[in-house]
Amino acid sequence: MRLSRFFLPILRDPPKDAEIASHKLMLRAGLIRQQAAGSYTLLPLGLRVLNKINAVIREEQNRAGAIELLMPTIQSADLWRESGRYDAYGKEMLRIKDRHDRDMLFGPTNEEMITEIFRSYVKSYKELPLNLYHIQWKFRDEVRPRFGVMRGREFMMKDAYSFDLDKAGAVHAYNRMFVAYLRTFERLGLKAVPMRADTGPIGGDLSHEFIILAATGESEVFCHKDFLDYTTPGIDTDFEDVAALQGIVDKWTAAYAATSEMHDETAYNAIPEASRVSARGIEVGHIFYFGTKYSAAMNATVAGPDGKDTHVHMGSYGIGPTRLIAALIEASHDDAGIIWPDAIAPFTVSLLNLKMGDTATDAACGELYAGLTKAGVDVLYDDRDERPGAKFIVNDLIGSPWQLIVGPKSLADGKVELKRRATGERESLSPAAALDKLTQTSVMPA
RNA sequence: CGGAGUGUGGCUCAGCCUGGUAGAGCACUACGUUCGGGACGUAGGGGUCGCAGGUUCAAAUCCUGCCACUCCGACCA
Repeated sequence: MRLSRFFLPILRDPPKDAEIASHKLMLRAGLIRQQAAGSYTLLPLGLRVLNKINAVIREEQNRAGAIELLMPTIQSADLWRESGRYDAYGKEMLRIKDRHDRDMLFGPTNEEMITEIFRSYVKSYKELPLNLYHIQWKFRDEVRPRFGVMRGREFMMKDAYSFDLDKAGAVHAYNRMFVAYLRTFERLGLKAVPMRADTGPIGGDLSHEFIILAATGESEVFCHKDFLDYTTPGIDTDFEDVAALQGIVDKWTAAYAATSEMHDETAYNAIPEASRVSARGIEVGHIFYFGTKYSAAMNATVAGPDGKDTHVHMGSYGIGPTRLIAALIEASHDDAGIIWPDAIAPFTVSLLNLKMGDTATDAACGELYAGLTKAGVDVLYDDRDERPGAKFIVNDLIGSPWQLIVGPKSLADGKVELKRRATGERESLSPAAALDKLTQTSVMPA
């Protein structure tokens, strides 16, 4: 993409509304624009990030055996009356009426709808296990939205719903998602710690929140230091292997880890002092097993091997992609701007032409741009007629992992410069060598 | 929902106390000089001062009501 043709509204001053680093940087780098309290447009650069996050989420959900579909945002109140949650949910649910005066709502979650879908088609235990998910906008009318997309009212959520014949099957479904989440956050460059969670009004008795540690996190969290060194399950993980998956989950749930709501001071103090980690965290995922809560209320049954209908055991599994954008920035930025992980960066390479109009520089940039594009590298070619300083500042702000700097001075020696955004390391090399290096390093980690 | 605060050009803000017909910096447009870490000059364009009502000869400024947004708390992916 040529920057001169892109839509990238950069702000020099952070808008006064922004409080935390990620919110300021998202506004300054032109990722989002606020439209109302807790409601944001994703500008082109922000949408690119969201799409990359969603792509990773999809790959890992699919790998774990979940099947994607897409449910609507607007739901009928009748479904929620069946489950009893129409009255129970409270003012967080945005209730609306259509022209026929029917009660509708903007979905804050989809247990009811997915249960309705399931019960209309699935009749036999032979069709299980089943895990259906979608990535869709949700609306929760938060009393106090804040921190940009970190706590918006309209936000994107990946929500998966599992259906199994019995609790044992549901636990395996739960474990699949548990491991898929570990892999997802690892690929996003985040260190996420699963913490035992309160199941709250959604019900059930098995639930974990996935928390990433960040100085500006919303809640206080406590865990054992060992978590930070655990190795994430690899790409060769067999999601069908019940025992192996249980082993992974057991390992990741053995040591102490809890948010402040679930914190047990005694258990925490039992950890050797040197191994205690007390930090702030951002919740980026939450998984639940809730048994037959909805299947019973909404009569979702399948015939078991004995021919008798039984209520299916369900679980739900959420990740907040829009919140993840903010979380990623909280976890990775510096004074100059955002530092994107390679897998998520809106552009992998920023190509800086330091002297537009200089024949040799323009030609070299043109060749590099064509070469990178041809190799499938996401490259943002800064071809604006700006001074070099302005280009460095803008490109540091938007945080492409690599900056390929091309100007007449180094080009006179047949060199260009390649800068690693995260470390500031620069190396001087020939255009061909730079192209070679970038077409190799830009491969997404799996 | 309780408490606090803010609304003036695209962004950051001054002006309000003490009413007199709207400013600065950045951004934007044109031209020129510049050009390896946010250049400079000259000339321009752009604002129903959140909305409504009131007081007044006169309201960004004073009064009343409303709306929006932010922060702290309670609540939450």
